[in-house]
Amino acid sequence: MLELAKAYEPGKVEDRIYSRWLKNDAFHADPDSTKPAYSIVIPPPNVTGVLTMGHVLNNTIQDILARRARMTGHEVLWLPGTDHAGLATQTAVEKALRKPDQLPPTVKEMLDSFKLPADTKLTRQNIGRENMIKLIWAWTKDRGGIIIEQLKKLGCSCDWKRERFTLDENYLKEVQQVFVELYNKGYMYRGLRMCNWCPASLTAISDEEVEMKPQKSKLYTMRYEIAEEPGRFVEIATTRPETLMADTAVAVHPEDKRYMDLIGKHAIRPFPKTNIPIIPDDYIDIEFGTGVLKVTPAHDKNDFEIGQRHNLPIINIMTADGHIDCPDVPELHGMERFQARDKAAELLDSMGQLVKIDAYDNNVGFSERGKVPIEPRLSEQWFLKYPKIKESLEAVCSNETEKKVIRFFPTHWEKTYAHWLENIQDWCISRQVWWGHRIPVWYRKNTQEEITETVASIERPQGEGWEQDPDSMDTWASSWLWAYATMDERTRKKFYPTSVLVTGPDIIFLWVARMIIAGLELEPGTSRQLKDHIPFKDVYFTGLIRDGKGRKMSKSLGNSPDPLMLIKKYGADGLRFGLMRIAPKGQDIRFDEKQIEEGRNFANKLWNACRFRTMQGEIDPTANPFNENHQLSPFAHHLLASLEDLLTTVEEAFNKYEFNTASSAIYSFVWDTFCSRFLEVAKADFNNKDSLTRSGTLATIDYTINHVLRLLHPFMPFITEEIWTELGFCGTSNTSILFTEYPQPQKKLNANQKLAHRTQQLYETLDRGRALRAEFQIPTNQKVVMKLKLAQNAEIDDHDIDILSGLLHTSELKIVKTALSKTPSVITPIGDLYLPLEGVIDVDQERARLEKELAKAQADLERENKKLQNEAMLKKAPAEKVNTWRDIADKAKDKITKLKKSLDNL
RNA sequence: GCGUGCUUAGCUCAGUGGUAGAGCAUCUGGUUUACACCCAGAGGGUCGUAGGUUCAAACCCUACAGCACGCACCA
Repeated sequence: MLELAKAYEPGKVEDRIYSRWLKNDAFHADPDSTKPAYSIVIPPPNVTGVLTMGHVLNNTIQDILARRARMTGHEVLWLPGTDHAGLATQTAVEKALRKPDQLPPTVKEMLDSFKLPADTKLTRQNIGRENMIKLIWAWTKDRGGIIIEQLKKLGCSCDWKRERFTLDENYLKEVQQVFVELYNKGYMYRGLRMCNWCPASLTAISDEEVEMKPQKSKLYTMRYEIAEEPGRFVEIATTRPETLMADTAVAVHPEDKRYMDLIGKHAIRPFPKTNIPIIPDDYIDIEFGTGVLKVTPAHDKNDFEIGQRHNLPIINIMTADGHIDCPDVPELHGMERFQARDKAAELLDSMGQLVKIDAYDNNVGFSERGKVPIEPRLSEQWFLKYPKIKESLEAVCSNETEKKVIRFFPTHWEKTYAHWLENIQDWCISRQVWWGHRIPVWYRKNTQEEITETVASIERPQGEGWEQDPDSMDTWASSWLWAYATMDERTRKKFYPTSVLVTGPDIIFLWVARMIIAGLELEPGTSRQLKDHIPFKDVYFTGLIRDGKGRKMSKSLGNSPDPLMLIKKYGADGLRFGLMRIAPKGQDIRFDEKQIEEGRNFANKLWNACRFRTMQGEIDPTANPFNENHQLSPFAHHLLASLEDLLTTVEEAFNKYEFNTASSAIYSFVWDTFCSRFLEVAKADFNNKDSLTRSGTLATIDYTINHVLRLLHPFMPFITEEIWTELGFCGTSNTSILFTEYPQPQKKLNANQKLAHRTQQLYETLDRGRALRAEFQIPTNQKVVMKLKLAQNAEIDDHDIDILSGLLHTSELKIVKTALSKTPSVITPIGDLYLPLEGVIDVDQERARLEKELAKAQADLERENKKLQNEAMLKKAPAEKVNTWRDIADKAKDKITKLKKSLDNL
């Protein structure tokens, strides 16, 4: 047997252990296995991303589930991979191209091979579609996979041989096939619609990718003259004067008495000067502003709808990149949109048509990627009319157990999910982005460039003149198939639907809801029951990790700690365990490095406890304190009874995904019950090896370590594997702890509860005695004589007295028959414990101490008496409770009597 | 405006009806057969406010306040 190294050094064993697991193919998921399947889904991280605390949280939880599932006899599939993250990656490369000198060598090489003229500005337009895609591939290959290596450092037990990328050939085909299928079913359509346009990225984005931000804006009030009544003006409030060139009407509420007579007349738009009709529309809020709205159908979603209702012309005065395109107003033409805003106000002012400018708080939609305000823009895009909305709703929110086939943890996310589905809008799925899955639609045009034929197909259709749609799909239109498009038929048969999805609630719409819809609509095999169509059975929503000030962690704030640095400093196990202890089910987490330090400290504690054991001789990996001819001490019974409780707690916590409950329970068992209590007591016997063996103490320790290591393995995979192997629990076959059985609660309690209780009383006595010493500031290293007057029914033997004596650091613990006076004492479960002090005791100090104890006892008595004197309470409360109260009251009474006597004797 | 979550010790948070808890921080003592990433002890809380239900409320209900987030937004 090997002894453990003197100190636990996080970061030293991880790589070695992980490569051993990989070498043994330990995470392989066998589709032909006869074991029950357990499969898990996690959002594939961006291929060029790096590990964030969010990933650490998700993946730790996922890994805990995976490892425990293996240990409970499941065949586990955790299929890893990365997402191409279309727009995000393309934008990143475009940005990198601005500093060509700093490009990774492989990318630079690729770029050079294009032989662009030396003075070419490196925009994607200048580079061209085909070459740009080549460049991004090169970038992806250079930068990609970093996060995969980082996940390994964290200990993730993924089946790496199955690693997928959302642009893999097979995956790409699945995505396009799904598009074709939905097109043929009539769900996918192309239309000229108002969409969210990002003027920075030059693409449309979906509603879900627009982030509303409060802004300090200005509200401009301007006045337009009435064409039919020269000299009469209407006042109009707007936040966007720069779009007035595109106004094609002025609208008022049909029942607004102030303006009713104007309906049908015309207002004079100041520039370019023209008459625009005054129209009635219910949409207008009489209360807001002046009650008059300028209608700009080309540049506002609501105005567009008003325009549709009234057949208004649509005038577009803005370029794709957010500049004014209106040659008729040369002062503004070509100007950037926000500069044009000020300029337009100036123009109005110079014409005497600007009434006032008010400060105004409103919300403006920003593009998540481009970080600029989105521009409502009319454009031709592909849309998905979502199928299976009702079914998706029922699958999660139905009151009928049969229909509710997906469980959310915590359940309150069901409401958010339902709200989205109930108000769902068609999904703008096309992106004017090159990096991604190209829309599998082909057009044939006539000589006037009009589309005459449209075909959806992965392959180019037969015949001449077919052109593919230039757009690609939203990234989420590929990742929404992740759960099943990553599997082949054989794998799917075994592992689909998956068991659990772990993710943050921030992508509940972008990903979770859409996966459910896709699963219900697309999964082949219509003969199966509904539950077989869902992509996953349980969804566990993690909380968000925030910084110490409660802010979201983000790159721009720079408030996100580097997980790799944390791993280096505290070990992957410390990071994982520390995080799990503070991650209650689905609540946001305020991150504090101290908590990771605690995780590391715990690993150290575990290590040292095991090291301590190795110093006492050979370990028996199969030790069973119950089975052999041991005369188990009450202390052992106490420990084993606690262990049994722990198993139950952990089992129940796992069933509810309460990782903090499970980890905290193990923590306090190991630290307090096992180390501080049991091992300290056991030390008393360690000088007598024979008695140790006979009493089963060593067997109890080995049995406990054996259980604790396995209990902890999902949380702390590395250190548990290391100790497991080093201490020989792996046996001669050298079995990894990965493949051992997870400790389950025992059906029948083996430990003697009565003896366990007796030990509990001894422990409490010990605590009281230590407190007494501390109260009189007797240094730990100073031996004193203490005396004990046993209570009548105290169960205690000489061995117990020896133990107590040792742990109380007494030179002698003397049993006395009569109560002592003028001697500091405490009342303990087994009797009165005295600390006879040499010389004179400080009467005032002792009085103060006794009075404090008296007050506490009196408070206890009062509280319980209040209950016991309440007749209604006695009548209605269960007898068991009443007995407890009585018991507390009796003890308090007894204590009060004794304390009063001591006080009198002072 | 609608919805969700939170409000418990100085800090970070557990605690789903019956004696208010942990870690950190603070203070005191400590070279004990592993561990100073440690050991032993102490102080510190009218559980956001106000009502209600109940024999009994930190916990269930209602209202309110504050904070956070999500959705929808009025030009």
